Amino acid sequence: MSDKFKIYSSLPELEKEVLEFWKSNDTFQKSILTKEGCPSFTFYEGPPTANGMPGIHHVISRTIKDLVCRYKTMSGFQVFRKAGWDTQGLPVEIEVEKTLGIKTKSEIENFGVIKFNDACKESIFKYLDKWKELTERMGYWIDLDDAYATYHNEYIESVWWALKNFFDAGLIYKGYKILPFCPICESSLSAHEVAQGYQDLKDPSVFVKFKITDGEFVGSDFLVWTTTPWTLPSNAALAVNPDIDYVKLSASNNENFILAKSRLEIISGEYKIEKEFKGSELEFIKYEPLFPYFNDQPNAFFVTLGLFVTTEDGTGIVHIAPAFGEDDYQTGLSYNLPVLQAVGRDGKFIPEIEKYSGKNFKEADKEIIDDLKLNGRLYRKEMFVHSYPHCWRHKVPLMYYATDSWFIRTTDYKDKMVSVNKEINWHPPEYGTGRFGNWLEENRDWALSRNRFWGTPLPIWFYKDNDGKEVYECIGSYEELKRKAKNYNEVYSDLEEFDVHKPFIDELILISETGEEMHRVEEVIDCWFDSGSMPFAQHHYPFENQELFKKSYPSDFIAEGLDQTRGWFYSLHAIGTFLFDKMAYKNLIVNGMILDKNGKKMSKSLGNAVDPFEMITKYGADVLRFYLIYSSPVGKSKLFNETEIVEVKNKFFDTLINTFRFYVIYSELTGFSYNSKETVPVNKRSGIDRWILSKMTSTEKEYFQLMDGYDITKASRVIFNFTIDELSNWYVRRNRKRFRNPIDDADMASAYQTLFEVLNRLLKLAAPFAPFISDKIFMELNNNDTSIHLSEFCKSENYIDSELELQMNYAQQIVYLVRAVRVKNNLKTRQPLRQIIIPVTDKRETEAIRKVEDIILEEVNVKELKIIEGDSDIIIKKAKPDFKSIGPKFGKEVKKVQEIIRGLSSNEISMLEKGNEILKDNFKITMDDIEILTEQIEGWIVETDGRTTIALDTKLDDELINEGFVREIINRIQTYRKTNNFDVNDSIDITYFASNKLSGIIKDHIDTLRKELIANQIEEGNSNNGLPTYKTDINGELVEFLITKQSK
RNA sequence: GGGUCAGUAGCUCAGUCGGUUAGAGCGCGUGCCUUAUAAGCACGAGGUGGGAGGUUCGAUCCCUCCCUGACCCA
Repeated sequence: MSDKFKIYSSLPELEKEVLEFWKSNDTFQKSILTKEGCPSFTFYEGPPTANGMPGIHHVISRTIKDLVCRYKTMSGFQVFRKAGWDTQGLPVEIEVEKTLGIKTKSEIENFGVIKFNDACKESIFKYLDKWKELTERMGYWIDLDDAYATYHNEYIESVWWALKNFFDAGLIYKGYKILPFCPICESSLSAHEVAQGYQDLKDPSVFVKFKITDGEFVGSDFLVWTTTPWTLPSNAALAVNPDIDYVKLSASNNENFILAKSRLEIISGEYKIEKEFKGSELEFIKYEPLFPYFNDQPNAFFVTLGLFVTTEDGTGIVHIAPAFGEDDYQTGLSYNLPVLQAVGRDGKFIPEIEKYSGKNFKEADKEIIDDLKLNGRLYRKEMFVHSYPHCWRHKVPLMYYATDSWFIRTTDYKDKMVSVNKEINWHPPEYGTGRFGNWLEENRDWALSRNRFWGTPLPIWFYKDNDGKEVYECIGSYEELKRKAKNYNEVYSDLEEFDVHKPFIDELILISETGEEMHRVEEVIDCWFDSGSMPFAQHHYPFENQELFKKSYPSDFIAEGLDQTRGWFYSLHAIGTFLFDKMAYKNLIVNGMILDKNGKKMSKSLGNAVDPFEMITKYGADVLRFYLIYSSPVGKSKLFNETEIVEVKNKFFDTLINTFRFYVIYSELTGFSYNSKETVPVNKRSGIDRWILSKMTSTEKEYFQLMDGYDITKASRVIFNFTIDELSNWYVRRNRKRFRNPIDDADMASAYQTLFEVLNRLLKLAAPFAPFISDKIFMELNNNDTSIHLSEFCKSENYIDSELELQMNYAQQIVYLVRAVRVKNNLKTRQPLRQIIIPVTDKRETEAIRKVEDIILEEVNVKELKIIEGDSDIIIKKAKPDFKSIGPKFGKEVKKVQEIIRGLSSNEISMLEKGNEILKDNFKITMDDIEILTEQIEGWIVETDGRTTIALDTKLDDELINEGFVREIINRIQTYRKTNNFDVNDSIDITYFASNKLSGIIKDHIDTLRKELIANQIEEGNSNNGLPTYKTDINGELVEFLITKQSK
């Protein structure tokens, strides 16, 4: 064997070789350029947030992207693949804060925004290198040299253009958003930050009385529960659930309360229920505010309705402070309530709230409760401990706080988003209808702005009109910016080039259309808007590349992880639907999260994170890629397990390589080389050749169907199974002799050509999944250096011969059954047997089996195959009910009919077969109702798998026994040759020392033995001359062999 | 707290548009085949199909509730 197989023992090494080949031959570029003029398939790269190291979960989505693009390329499409990087936003800032040791916004300002943003830019590049390394090494073909990056000026200009479109449509407005807010940072925190800061906190829980001032309930109090007394001075309304039952009751001390009926347990002492009603009846009832500070508010201090109100704790009546809670704020919006803020951004009560002015919000709790008690407004007070979010930097409790924020009114075109979504092909589909669909149905306006530094500046400038009202203008291009700016040259004179980021942009003063000076609002935008703009911003549309963009929107395909549902999938959809009235992507594959092998989330702190570089170094990218797609459906969470990677390698990859190795070894040995001009026509090839070609074609057909339906896991399993079961374990194994010792040249050519063609076609199917090894083998096999990724799939179906596939199916089934009988009767396969009997129901079956008779007999080592068609005395038939037929027909009587059918005698079944029906106990049973089985044959050992039955003649005679001995001897000596590393073609001399019986058998079969063992001489010996012999026991007979290799 | 998905053998997964006897692989035990294979085959052990109800002649599959896990949102 030549040395060229050495490389196959280390796939990671082999892959590096292939990488080099791709690089020096520009294979990737060629795969696109050679498709000029072909239909295009558009792919969008979801830009990874370049603020951290790539993880194993990135490998799965990038594998999906890559394999679909390679598949489409090989299907005849031109597939451009532009890389992209998400480079702005809070994640980047946090990473930089960590390295700089900075914690607050004011610290950043002191440090200098210019320097800070520079640091952000640098930090991106630090990680980009790692990303590029992974991308290349894993075989993800994407154009890294022409990548878009969201911080580029051109990119941002396109984003501005989009924002201006929204602005001009009146969909951008300034409002409030309730966010977890740290009073020391004076900044809202991201969900990620909040999640790491939960701590137990002991808080008061108070029941407060609100005095009713109008309607039939005057003289009663609403009983209200809250755990944040400090929000009570900011109270604007109360809320009840319209569907819940409430009661009015009279208690001791002449007090009357209203609360939810199911919360009566909180009332201490005697009480009497006076009236019962639904919450909806309380709407708009007015009450007296607890504190005097906002008394003059015109539209406040009444009862509202809200489905979020529950009766799990409290009183079923909640206090609403729109500035300090999400539900509260939403209620405020629908009832047009004022946003009262008794507490400022610094967490302290504002001066207007004289009594508590300057006090920290949490510390004021106690005083507020004392005052309520003093004023007779407190019903009861308790303390309780709960988990409450704290600032992870400052360890202080957060407040949910209404913050000024810019919004996009996405709710304005929600219906459009919903209907457009229905046109999108989600894989798996339930994420599209469920998770994403529901999210769209409950759409809220997009909170667009962030009070941060490293991001796309919100291009809105304003001045104040005579009434002090802010008037806004949105800038949609740099040309417009320059034109309207008063001091453009001054601001940018010191800079080598234009930089649209803070702080420079904030220094620009613009002149409004009315001639006023305008300043920019200070916010930057949500980086999800950046990435959602990539369809046009990556091409600097509409400022450039108009045609290119129009051709590439919408994309045919995207793929990302499940966590992007409300991230990128949404931002693409929300922006695309509005700007272009169309979906942004037609097909997408969503992959589930990767968990550790115990189903736990991977994280650095738990130490269970998998390093993708390590996995690739260890197993190679192909194996890792294949494993990630193959082992479980990509949409589900995947439990990452290395033992399964090994399994994929051992079974699929080793088998594939070995099949190829087999081809090479024996074609070299027999001197065969493939020549497409001299192939044997398929119809002249042997049955089993035509069978594997048919099977190959059926497999391709299934594969194309699955791939076109984006069912990549099933497609990978189809390749896997074909390779092992059909090609290696059946075709190659069954045909070894034809390759090794061909009957004639034509047969040899037929076999080699078939294997050559099947390998080529199989490699193509595998190429998108395992691009390295498939390319390597492909080029070696074809003895050239044309990459497999520049080839196209073979789409011809004329090889399919379903009759042939059916026949082979019979053969395989019968073989398995005979083996089962052998095992059960302790008859090893090397012992030849006389006869198999197979009962069949019709001629067609007989003919099918006859065609594969030789294969069956050879596989199971039996001399003869007898088929019994139709009736015979020795066959005993059984009938099995077919419930699909008798179920609807007999309904409740099914059980009786079932028993009748099972009890039918062999004779009755024959009658039924002839007459097509039989009447028994008044039930008319037809052929459709039963399945006929042969479970017994008189006097024979029988095995059945339900459809097929075989009977095996297990009687042995001397002839059979002797032949068994011969096969044993062959087996022993071949094993000896193998373990002693004899070459396949080495011829040997054998001297044996055996009993008379064995010696006789050897002599009788000396020709067979010579041929099978490539033995020159086989002689009985007298003395071994002290040489080492191979001693073995064959069925109880001791024998010694002296085996010597003949010198060549 | 809400939404989505999932729960099938020790582990990883199939399957079933409702048909009575639920399948593979890995692992375990016993054999077998084989000079291409770290592969393959057979047999065996291993399952109250997360739990409880309901619909039905019949439920792993459909419905309701509950439990557990993952993700997203609050």
